[in-house]
Amino acid sequence: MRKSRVEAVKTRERIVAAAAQKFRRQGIAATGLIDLMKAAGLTHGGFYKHFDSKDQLVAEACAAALRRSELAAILPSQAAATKKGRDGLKARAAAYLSAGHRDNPQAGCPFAALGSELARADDETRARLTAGLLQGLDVFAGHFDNVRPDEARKRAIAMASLMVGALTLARVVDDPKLSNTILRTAVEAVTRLYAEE
Amino acid sequence: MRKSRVEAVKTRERIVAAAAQKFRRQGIAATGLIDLMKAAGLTHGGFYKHFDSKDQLVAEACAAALRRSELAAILPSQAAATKKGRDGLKARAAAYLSAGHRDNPQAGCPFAALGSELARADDETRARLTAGLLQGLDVFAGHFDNVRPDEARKRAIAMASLMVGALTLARVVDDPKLSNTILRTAVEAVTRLYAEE
DNA sequence: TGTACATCAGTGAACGCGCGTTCACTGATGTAC
DNA sequence: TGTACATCAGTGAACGCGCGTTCACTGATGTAC
Repeated sequence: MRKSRVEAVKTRERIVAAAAQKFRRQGIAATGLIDLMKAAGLTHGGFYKHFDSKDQLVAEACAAALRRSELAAILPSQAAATKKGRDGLKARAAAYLSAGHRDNPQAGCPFAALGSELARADDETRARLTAGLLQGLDVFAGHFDNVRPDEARKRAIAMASLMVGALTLARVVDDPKLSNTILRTAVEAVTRLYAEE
Repeated sequence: MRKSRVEAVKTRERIVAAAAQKFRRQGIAATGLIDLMKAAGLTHGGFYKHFDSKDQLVAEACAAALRRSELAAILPSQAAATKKGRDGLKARAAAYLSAGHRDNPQAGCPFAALGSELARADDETRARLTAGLLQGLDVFAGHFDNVRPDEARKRAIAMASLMVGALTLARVVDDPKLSNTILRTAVEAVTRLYAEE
């Protein structure tokens, strides 16, 4: 039953990808390894051939969820994303704060999907998330033209906070109209961050 | 072993208070009823004399966590909170986005402490959270003078999103300096919401 | 007010269940000659 | 290149454990007369 090395690598990637999706959809604590391995097309026993513990998988799944390719579903199209300044900024905010992203946490931002659980995650996981956040902040900061770098970074932080918070609230709220209002209002607020001062 | 009605009511309140704290500190899924009842000074068997299920307790604990008195630890002092306009706004933001609040989720905002778990909570819980959020938005909106009510509401939504998102990120990040920067930057951003346009 | 009985808050053992993890096993893959 | 053997990816049963929930029981409280 042994598989080739190439296949084993693919298997491992399949487990991480399945975990990244299931964790974001159901939560980390609420996702069992048996279920998860089944989703990857395996039985649970093989898990420890690939990972030391569930915690290690959590760290890798978070890292995977932060990779650009994984976030494709919620990133603005290539054309829009490479727009400079205000337009690029608005494109990013609108994609992040879309109904599609709100309704599909499994393919979206791990900070919004898992935020409160991540605050209690282990060191390795939090380190990877911090690295991912810093990368995201740099991308955001690049959109703020004509301001000093430290001011751009501040706006990037405000933008990230606004987006993560708005998406979280939009998902909790049970009134669809209010949920949509939160998303729309946050896109406006991000846009204003550009025009400020 | 029967207790008087008065005592039974107090017991129930003790369970809800213990739950509100434990859930916010450890997460809902990660908090067991045995542990929780022990924290309330009881054995686990009596739980179902007071509640139909863990879900019912979750709903009540969230409602309790949203009550003004429960949030005392993170609310600005009475004097500061009743300040009108910009000063009151800044006092609120500074209290919410303080290191004390970040480091004591058990006494703080349930949206930030439990956000991602709440998105998957049952209808009753989400309804109570929505009601609590709406109340909070009204309080925030009251601080924005000289703008039309719908504009004040928009700013309140932006303010809430910014605060919940910033606190969430500040708790996830593993670099204390970055965490403090996020909090500080978000206070500034909230203050700018007042001055805008 | 005093007595007899019903109520029920709280106890602690037990329920089935799914959790994360371990392990003996299988047999195809990889390696050494 | 062909053969013999070691490796190890994946299987499926089993581990102890804590989960949410149920239940028979206790005895103080509440109620009816």
